[in-house]
Amino acid sequence: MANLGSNDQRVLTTLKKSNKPLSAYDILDRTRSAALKAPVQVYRALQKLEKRGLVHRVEALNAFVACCDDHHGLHRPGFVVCRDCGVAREFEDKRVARVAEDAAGPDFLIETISLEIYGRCAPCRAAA
Amino acid sequence: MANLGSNDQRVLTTLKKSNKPLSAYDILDRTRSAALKAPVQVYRALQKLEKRGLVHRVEALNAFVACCDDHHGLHRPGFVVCRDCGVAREFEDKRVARVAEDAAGPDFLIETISLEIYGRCAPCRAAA
DNA sequence: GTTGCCTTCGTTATGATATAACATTACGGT
DNA sequence: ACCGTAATGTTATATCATAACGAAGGCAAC
Repeated sequence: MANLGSNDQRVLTTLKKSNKPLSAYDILDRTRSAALKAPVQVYRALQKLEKRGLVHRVEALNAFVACCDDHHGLHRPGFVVCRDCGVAREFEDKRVARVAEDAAGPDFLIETISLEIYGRCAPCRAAA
Repeated sequence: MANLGSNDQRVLTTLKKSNKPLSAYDILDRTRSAALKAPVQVYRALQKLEKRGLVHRVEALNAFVACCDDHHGLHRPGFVVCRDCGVAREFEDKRVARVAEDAAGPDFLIETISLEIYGRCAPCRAAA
């Protein structure tokens, strides 16, 4: 596959600078001055970045995060997400793959696994 | 909390008749003749049904399914979803809660857990 | 170098999902 | 009947995502 283009770089940089998941439109807002003018450019970049494991989508937020890991290839981590502060912490746990295989059964071909945990992080609970 | 209203019943019935997850707008289409006229009515019903565990949201599909289980209270099952035929099979696995607790840590208050497994089911693979 | 092809990128428009804001109606308690 | 609360209805709008098409750039064959 081709190398990252300048749009891809800009989107990735924007995500890396954020400590929270960003929606495609958040990214667009932050890069509009730079170069990106339309949602589709952001989505195209995100799609390419996700294919390479540089970015992950957080399904329940319709948002995206840079992979915390620099970088050992494709994986599908889980996320722990605070509903208050919005921070999403990436994690991996080998048990997830086993649970998934048991649930799916031997004849189901697993392509992706999404595990997302929502709640309140300790700092936000303390502040409340 | 109050009982289910007629809109809630209609939405729940519609979901039960479907063997696949339905989006809010799918539900709206199928109930428009009956009574529901606007998205917000469907979303309100879904919200109430979800609170009671009668319906689950499948995050990565932006869609909803009736709980397969008639009915022992709140739970947060996982789903195995076929990308071809769209069928979502509900399952539960106690290991998920443990993985989630370990990932979140002792000071994180877990509210919901979403585990979704995507791929191809056996019949669809055979057909392809 | 120029032709043809493929991939990327830009632009416009539109489709799909979800909620805000506020008016109206239904209904139980007293 | 009166009030308060919950449910419902209506309109408008916010948010998320992709379709369709054309222009620009790279690259190999000739």
